[in-house]
Amino acid sequence: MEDMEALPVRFPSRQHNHSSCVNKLLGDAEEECRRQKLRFTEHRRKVLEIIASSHKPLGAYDILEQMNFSGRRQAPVVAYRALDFLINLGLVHRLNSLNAFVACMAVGEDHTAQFLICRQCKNVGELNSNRVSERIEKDAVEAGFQVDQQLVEIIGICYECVESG
Amino acid sequence: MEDMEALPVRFPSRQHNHSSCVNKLLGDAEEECRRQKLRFTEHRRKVLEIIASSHKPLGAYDILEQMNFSGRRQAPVVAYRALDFLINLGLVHRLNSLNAFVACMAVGEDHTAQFLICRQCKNVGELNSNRVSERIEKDAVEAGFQVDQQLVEIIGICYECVESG
DNA sequence: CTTTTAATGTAATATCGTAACAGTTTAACT
DNA sequence: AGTTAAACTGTTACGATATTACATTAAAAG
Repeated sequence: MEDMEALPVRFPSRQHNHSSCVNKLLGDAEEECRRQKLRFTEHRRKVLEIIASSHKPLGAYDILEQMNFSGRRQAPVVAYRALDFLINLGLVHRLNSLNAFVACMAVGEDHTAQFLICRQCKNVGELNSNRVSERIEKDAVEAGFQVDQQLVEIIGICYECVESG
Repeated sequence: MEDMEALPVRFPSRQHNHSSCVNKLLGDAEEECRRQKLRFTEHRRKVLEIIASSHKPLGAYDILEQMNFSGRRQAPVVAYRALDFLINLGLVHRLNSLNAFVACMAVGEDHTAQFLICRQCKNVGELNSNRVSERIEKDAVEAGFQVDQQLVEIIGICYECVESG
C-alpha cells in the first residue's frame, strides 16, 4: 500500500523572500544551542546567516568572502569550523557533488533529506521523502549492509526552469 | 505490490580474487570501445586496471602514483583525463563523498547504481536497486523536478565487518 | 578564582582538480 | 601515399578545496 501523505518538498520559488526563513533558522539555531548547551558564536551565526540568505549552494570560500566584517580576510579554517558545527547540529547540509553548502529547510522536524539540484538556475531544493529513505534502508539491509548515513543528490531541472523553457 | 526479484548487489568478499574481474572489465572496455569507435589507449587501460584491482576507492593521486611505469611521474591531468573517459563509458564511478573512484561492477547491464561504503574496511559495494531509483524518480517528479542523474551513497558497515565485531 | 574545556587566530601546507597550449598520433578521405 | 581533421598527449602552471598544528583567548564548571 502506498503512503498517501503529501510529499514534503521545499524548492525555493523565484519571488521567495529569504529574510523570514533566515530569521527562523537563526532562532532555531539559538534555541537548539541553548537546549544542547552549545555556544552560538559570532562566526557560527554569521556563517549560518550567509548560507541561509542564499538558496544557491555556497562554497566555503564564497562564504569566507562574505565574512570580511572588520575588513580582515578570515582564514579558510574559520569557515570550515563553523560549517562543521552547523552541519553537526543539522542546520546546514553539505552537497558532496558540488563541494558546497545549503541551509536546512526542515530544521527540527526529524527528517530525512534528499537534495534536488537544478542544473539551470542552480537552486537547490530539499525533498524529505521517508519513502525514499526507507526504500534505501530496506534494500541496503537486504544486501547485508548496516546503514549509518544516506547521501542522495538528484540532479536535473526544477519546475520553474522547465516551465520557462 | 513488491518486486520480488533478487536484489542485485556486489560487495567484494574478503577472499575475493580480483584478477578475474579485472580481466572481465578490460575485455568489456575493449569491446565497448570497438563498438563505439573510441580509442582504448594505454593510459586508459592502465587507469582502469589500477582501479579495477582495488575494491577500495582510489583518489586520482593514488592512481597517479601507480602510473609511474617509465619512472616518470605523470601530471595529474593525465589521470583525470582517463578517468573522465572511463566514467563517460560507464566503466568507472565517482564517489562524491570521498573524492574517489571505483570500477563499475555491473558493466553492460543497463543498471542504476547506489554505493555502499563501509566505514570500517573501506570497501565499496554496488547496489543496483531499480526500486530505489524508481522511488527517487517518482518522488522527485511528484515534487515537480525533472531528474537527469541520481547520486546515492550509503555509508555504514558491511556484512563482514559487522560479523567480525 | 583557578582549572579545564571550548573557541579563536594565524601560518603553513596538504589535497583535489583544471586551463592553456604546443606537439604528436590516429583515422578518414582524397 | 599524402593531406587534413580530430583525438590524444606532454608539460607547465595554477586554481579550488580542505586540514594540521600550535599558540592564545574566552567561557563554563568546580
